[in-house]
Amino acid sequence: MRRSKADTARTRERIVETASQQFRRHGISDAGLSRLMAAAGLTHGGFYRHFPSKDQLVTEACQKALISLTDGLEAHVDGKSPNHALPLLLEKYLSRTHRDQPAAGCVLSALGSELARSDAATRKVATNGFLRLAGLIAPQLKTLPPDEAQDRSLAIAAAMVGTITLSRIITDAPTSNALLRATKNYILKAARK
Amino acid sequence: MRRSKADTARTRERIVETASQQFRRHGISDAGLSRLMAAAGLTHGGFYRHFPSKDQLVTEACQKALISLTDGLEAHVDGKSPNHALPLLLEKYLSRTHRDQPAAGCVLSALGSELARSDAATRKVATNGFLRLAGLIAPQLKTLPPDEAQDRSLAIAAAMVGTITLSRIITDAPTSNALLRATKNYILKAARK
DNA sequence: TGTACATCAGTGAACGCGCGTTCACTGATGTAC
DNA sequence: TGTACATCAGTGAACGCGCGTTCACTGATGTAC
Repeated sequence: MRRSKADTARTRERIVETASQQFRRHGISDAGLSRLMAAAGLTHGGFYRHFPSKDQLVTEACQKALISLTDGLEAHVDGKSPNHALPLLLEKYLSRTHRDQPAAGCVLSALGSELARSDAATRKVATNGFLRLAGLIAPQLKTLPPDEAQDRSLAIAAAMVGTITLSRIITDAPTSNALLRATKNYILKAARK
Repeated sequence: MRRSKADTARTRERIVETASQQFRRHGISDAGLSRLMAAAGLTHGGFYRHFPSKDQLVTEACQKALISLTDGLEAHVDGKSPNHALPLLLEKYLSRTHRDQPAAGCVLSALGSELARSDAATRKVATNGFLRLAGLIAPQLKTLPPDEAQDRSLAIAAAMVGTITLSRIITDAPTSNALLRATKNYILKAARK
């Protein structure tokens, strides 16, 4: 039966949030709408009252997760001195917790190779998320002139994303841990010079 | 009808090679066995004469592609002076050609996030490929003590993989190009110090 | 070396299954008077 | 403010489709005598 506007909006948000977790956990292709809607406490038939297609849900779920990630990181370093902000960012992003909880983490590292094959709308959303992540890093690179800091921040953000993805692939726990540590050290040492 | 042992072995190799391209182009989940076998010039029914499951094919296809990649890179810098080897490696891996031809490129950047959800055998193969890629880089970092060079090479390899994946996501061509250039510069500058 | 037979690579149809999407239906919400 | 009716969120069955896997069959290859 029909629901109130407020209920409808809340349901829609719940679907997007559940989807963003399911996609990060199982991958976009392997997260079916039926299971996903069930996880949101609904039957699958109602899906198309909220979204025109699965693709549209993918776009919105990625957007929501990326905003949540970058908001969280921004709050984490808010008001911190530039000397401390970069280490804090790296500690949080390159943590074992992040590696071990893909469903709650960065969409770029959880879905990177699938996003590269996604439609333009989703790639645009992912691009903006990536640029916002880099935008958190650039101001911390005080030893570089602004335009170099901008380029450097792109490289650092890509290194962070790649590190989390690979740390999840690596079968040997010590090696996986070593990679997380190595990227952290690498970025910090290079930033100091 | 039955084929000669030599024919059978050649067919098997052809399936693995075709699969490694199809997986990198379409993703593991979205590359179906029917289409894949047709691309290899066969019907899908014969697949199980060669492999016990799709998972097994995934493992072998990744293995073959990773060996091909690292062999190619190794040959590319063979006999080159340490001063030139690292720039050559980076030029080749972080090229627009590599970005624009995922089916012929690195499995880790084409399938990274899917590999993180694959079975242990495939993750093991991917891990070995990653370590071999890092193993090509470590000897070029002459300014660092060997154990630091080892750790640094892990971070550099992960940065390279992440950069290619993200360069394929980014919708804006200049930004994608800038990322390739930025990672190249970043790695080279840090290696010189 | 030649013959009889077992093996098995490849074909094409079929299996059950889950996919994304559509639809008739229900009944509470929202709207027009 | 109260009533009559249109809207539409959610259900559950159904659509066609492609998936991974299995199987009976064909006939050339490999093997045993």
